[in-house]
Amino acid sequence: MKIIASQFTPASIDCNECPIKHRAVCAYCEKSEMALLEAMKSYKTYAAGDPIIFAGDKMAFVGSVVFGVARLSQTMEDGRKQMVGLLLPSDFVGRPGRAYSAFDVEATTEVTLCRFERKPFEKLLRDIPNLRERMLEMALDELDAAREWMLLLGRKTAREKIASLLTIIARRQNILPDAAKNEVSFDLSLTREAMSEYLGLTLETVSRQINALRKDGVIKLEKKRHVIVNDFARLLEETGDDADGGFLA
Amino acid sequence: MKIIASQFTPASIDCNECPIKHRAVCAYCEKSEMALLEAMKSYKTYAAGDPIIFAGDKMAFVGSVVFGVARLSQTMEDGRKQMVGLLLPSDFVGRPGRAYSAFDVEATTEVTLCRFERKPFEKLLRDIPNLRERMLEMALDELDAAREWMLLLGRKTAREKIASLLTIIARRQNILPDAAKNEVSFDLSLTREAMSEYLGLTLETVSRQINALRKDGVIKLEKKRHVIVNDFARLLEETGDDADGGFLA
DNA sequence: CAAAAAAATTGACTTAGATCAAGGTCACAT
DNA sequence: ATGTGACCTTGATCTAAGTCAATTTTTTTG
Repeated sequence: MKIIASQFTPASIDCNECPIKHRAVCAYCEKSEMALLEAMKSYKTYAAGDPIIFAGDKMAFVGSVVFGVARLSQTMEDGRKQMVGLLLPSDFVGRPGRAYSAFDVEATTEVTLCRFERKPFEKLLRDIPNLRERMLEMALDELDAAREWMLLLGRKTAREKIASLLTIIARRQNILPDAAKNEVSFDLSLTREAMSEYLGLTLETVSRQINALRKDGVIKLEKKRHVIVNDFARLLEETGDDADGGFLA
Repeated sequence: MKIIASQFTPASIDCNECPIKHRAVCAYCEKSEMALLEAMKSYKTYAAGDPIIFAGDKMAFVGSVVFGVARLSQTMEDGRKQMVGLLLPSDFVGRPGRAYSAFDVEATTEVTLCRFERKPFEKLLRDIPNLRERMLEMALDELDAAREWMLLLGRKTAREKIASLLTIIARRQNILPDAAKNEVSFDLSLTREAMSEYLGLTLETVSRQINALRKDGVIKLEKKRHVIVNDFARLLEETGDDADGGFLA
C-alpha cells in the first residue's frame, strides 16, 4: 500500500524516523520511544462498508486512521442509527482504559488503520507526557466538534444541515476556498445514506435537499458524489452559522 | 457560603488539605502543589439565570463548578438555541489554551465556581502530569456523554427524549434506584425552557410529553419540578435505549 | 457488454412536533 | 391579601420532514 503525503492533515508533525506520518505516532518520536513503538505497531486495511468493531466488542487495539474514511455510530434496537464521529486520516480510534467499545466503527471508504495493542499503549500513555498532552488536545478538539454537531442535530433545518455538512467536509479536506476565486470542489466520500446518518435525516430528505441546493445554484454536482461550489460564502450563509463563525481559536 | 459534602459526586477524591472537595483540585494535591494552587484559587457565585461568560468573550479563567447547575450553549443569529453541556458540581469550565470562549455559559440555578487564572493554570497543566491525566479522563467522559446526546438529538422521539433526560438527571444526582424498591425521586433543576434547549424541542412539546408520561403512570409530579419514579425500569424502557445500555465501562 | 445490484431520485401522502394563542399557577414583594 | 411577572399548560392549526412506493441512474460483475 502506498501512502502519499497529501492525505495527511497539516497538523501532522514531521518525523524522519517514522515511515507513516500521523499525529499520534509522531508525538512519541520526540521522546525517542521509536523502538518500542515500532515493535507494537501494525497496519490493517478494511474494505469499504466493512465493520471494524461492534459496540460491546472487546477492544484489543487502539490506533489511528492513516488512509480513508471511517465512521463511529450508535444503533438503537429498532435500527435507528446515528453517526457520532467521522474519522479521517490522523483521527484516533478507541479509548485508552476502556476494554469494550461503546460504539460501532465501520469503514466508509477503504480504510487503513495503524494499530497498537491497547495495554502496552496505555503504559506508554503513562510514561510519555507528550503523548498524554497530544491525546488531551485531540479529545478537546473532538469535543468542540461534537458540540457543533449537537447544534446541527438539535436546531438546524434539513437544508442547513446539508450546507453545514458540505462545509465541514470541505474544511476537513483542507480545500480552503482560494481567496481570489472563492471556488472549491471536493469529493463526498459518503453515500446519501451515510449523510443521513450523520445529519439525523432520512436519505430521501438528503437527496431532495442536495438537489434543492443544486437547483438554487448554490452547488453543482458531478457524478453524484463530487461537489463544486462556485461561491463558498454563499454556501456558508446557507449553514445558518454566524458570518465569522467556527473560528474556535 | 457553606458547602455540604453530599453535593459532590462520588468521583471526588478525598483530600484533607483542600477545603473544597472537587476533582480538578484534588488531583493536584497529590503533587503537593497546594501552596501555588491556593494562591491562584478564587470563588465566585452567580445568581440563577445570570450569564457567566458569552461566546467570543475573553476567557481569563478556567475552573470548575462546586455548587449548583450551569449550562453551556450555542445560539444562532435568529435566536435558536441549543444546550451543549450541562455542568454539575465537579465539572470543568473552560478550555486550557483557548483565549476566547466558544460557547455561552449561564447559571441555571445559583452556581459557585472555583476559578483559576488561565495562564498560570496552563503552566500547572504542563508541570503536573497527574493533572493532565485527570483532564484527559474528564474530556473523554464528556466526549462519551456528547455522543449519547447526539443520538438523542438526531434520532429519538420527543417522549424518548424526555424519558432520557429524566434518567440522565437521576443518574447524575446519583439517585440510583434502590434495588428493593426500584423507586427514585429527584428535583429537576431545569425549567421547561431549559429542558427544551437541552433536547432540541420547544417548551410546549416538553410540557405535553412530561404530562403524557404522568398520565401514563410512568412518573408522578410534585410542584412541577420534583419527579417521582415508581418503576425506574419502566422509565428506562421509555428512553429507547438498549436494556443493558449505557454501561460504557 | 449485458444483467444484476446498489445508490439515488421523485412523487403522493402522512405525521410528529412546531407555531400561535389563550389561560392557569405559583412565588413573593409590596 | 393581592397584584405582578415568571413559569407552565392546553388547544387549534400548520408544516417540515418522514414514510411508502416506484422509477431512474450508476456501478459492479460474470
